[in-house]
Amino acid sequence: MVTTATALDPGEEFSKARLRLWIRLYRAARFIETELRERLRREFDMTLPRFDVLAALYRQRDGMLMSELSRALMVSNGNVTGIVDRLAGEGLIARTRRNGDRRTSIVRLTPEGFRYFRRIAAVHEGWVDELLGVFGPREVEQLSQLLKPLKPEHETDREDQT
Amino acid sequence: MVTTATALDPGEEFSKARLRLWIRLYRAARFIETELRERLRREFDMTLPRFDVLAALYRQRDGMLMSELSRALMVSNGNVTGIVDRLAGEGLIARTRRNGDRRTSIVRLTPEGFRYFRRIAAVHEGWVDELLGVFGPREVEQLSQLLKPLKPEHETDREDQT
DNA sequence: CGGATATATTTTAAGCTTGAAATATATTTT
DNA sequence: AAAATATATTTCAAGCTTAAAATATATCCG
Repeated sequence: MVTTATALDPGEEFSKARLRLWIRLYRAARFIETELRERLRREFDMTLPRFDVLAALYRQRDGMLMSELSRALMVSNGNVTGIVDRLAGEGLIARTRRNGDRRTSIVRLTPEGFRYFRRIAAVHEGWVDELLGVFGPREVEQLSQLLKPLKPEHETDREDQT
Repeated sequence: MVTTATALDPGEEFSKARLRLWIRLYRAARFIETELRERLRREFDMTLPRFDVLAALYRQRDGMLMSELSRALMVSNGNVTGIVDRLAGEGLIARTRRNGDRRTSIVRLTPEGFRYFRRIAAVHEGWVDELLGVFGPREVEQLSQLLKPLKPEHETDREDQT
């Protein structure tokens, strides 16, 4: 018998390959994330969740609903409430009442928050550039294309508007 | 002038490409992670951190030190303490004293923990297979190779022994 | 030996995270 | 309009997470 396990049971083998890929993807993301979190704390006394909220609001200058923030950051509604509370307490963002719907309010960067985020974001981009430094232009392109389809159903596949 | 922005300032443009890749990587990992966490909770009343500890101990049947667990899972030392405490309280793992060094103890799966984990792991592997279903054999291979170099310095690049 | 230094782990305080329940407001249905 | 249903958000309890301080044990070195 010279048949291989793969030939006999390709499905099971392939399932293991996907599992290994998941572990590698998870650890890669975790490695970068840990490094960024530590640097944000050390250099700017900033947490990653706070940074993420500021980044989302920086992209959407007109402001966002709590539920939009929650969806954009892929975290729970209740989670956003706490982070927004703290950022608002520090004066970096502000909730503004809406005329139409009194359940909701629009969250925006304050001018101070805008300046503050821009300053950090420039450094942050440099860190990412450094941490992903092992990837050249070709690899960055390949990875981006390959990872594209891996997203929640509800995210329509329109082009990014940034 | 027919020069492009890329030609004028390739460094800055490329830095943005790496940033976009990081965001895509982060969101991809987060999407899978969220889905797995929810299913583990719903189907097995199990949390992801607990599952990760059990998985690490399943691979290392001889047991691991707290610090080895911490490094393997890329979480802080103090974090591991709490999760191990709870799992030990449930009888799924056990700490055993060491003769040589009284600062440390070896953490192992109990027979019950072993059976319990094996049952969950089989289902878990199916979920990963489904969630990464958009990737065919070629893409899985490409992604695995591309992501390989992205890991902390201290992880030597020996082949996996699993 | 005995003090200094190093290593392994736990504890602590603060913040993050989740799912579920609670609250508040809007919209639909009868 | 009143009741029922739906939507948006907050609150809550439990667990996770981190960095820093504390504890406990080992090792080194004079």
